[in-house]
Amino acid sequence: MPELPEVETTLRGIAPHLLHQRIAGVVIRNPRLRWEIPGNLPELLHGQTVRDLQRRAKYLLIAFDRGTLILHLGMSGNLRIHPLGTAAGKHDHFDLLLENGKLLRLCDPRRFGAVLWQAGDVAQHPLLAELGPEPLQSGFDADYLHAVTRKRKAAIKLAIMDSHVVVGVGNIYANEALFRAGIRPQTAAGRLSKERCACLTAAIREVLRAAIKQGGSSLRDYVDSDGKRGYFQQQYFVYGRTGEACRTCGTTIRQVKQGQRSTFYCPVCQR
DNA sequence: CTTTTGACCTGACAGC
DNA sequence: TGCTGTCAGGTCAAAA
Repeated sequence: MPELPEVETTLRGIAPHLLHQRIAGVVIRNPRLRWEIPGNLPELLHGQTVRDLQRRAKYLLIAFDRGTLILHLGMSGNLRIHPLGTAAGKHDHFDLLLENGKLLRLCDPRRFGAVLWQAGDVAQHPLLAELGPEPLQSGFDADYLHAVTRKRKAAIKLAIMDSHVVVGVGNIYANEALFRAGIRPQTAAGRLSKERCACLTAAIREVLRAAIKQGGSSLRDYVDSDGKRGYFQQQYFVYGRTGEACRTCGTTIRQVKQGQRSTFYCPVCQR
């Protein structure tokens, strides 16, 4: 589920239900996510009011007066709004109960997600403090990417998926952005010219923006009912298209492994 | 410092 | 039907 566009869509979907609401209760059914959910969350949050919601990388940040709840969806998580009292399913591990008669529910079958608490400045949390720039903000440009990759011999695809380089670029959009930029994923990061860095940063922005736009159209579905519809309607150029014809030149799309993840590319369009 | 590998989990699916 | 192996949208932490 959760590439950056889906996290952003989730944020936009849940925010109106949560903002300015007071917490009526917290339910922890299974605390064993990637890190254990803090057992004192119910005491910490009870009666507190949601002041702000933001996204940083793929983390959702729900700010209260005394600290911030940090949520991550991992590989398989989703957040939905339900009426209070809605029966929980097998993988519904965590609920935030609200005074407006709704609840926010985290469902995460693989339990790679996270629910954490940071008192004070959330940017100081160890998971957030060392992160690279947001791909959709001004700090991520050709000069930056060129400078930060100079000493890297690793493949450019691995570099753009490294959260110290830039956050929020997951496997789908790393593949799609490299196709759009016409860059072979195996290219050593340090050998990319500044012009190609400009191409790639632009491609990453465009691919993410387009996906957010599409996700936005299915936003109501995603949060209120069965979500995802619309997300999978996206047409990918290379992701998951092994053996199929390149939409641009007709060449067969290839699949290789990089860092234990699947990479898809067109050997003609991407050099 | 960079790079690689293992680890955390469940579910879906292919093949025998 | 049931077993085994592979794969999946993430990313940290430790080892090399």
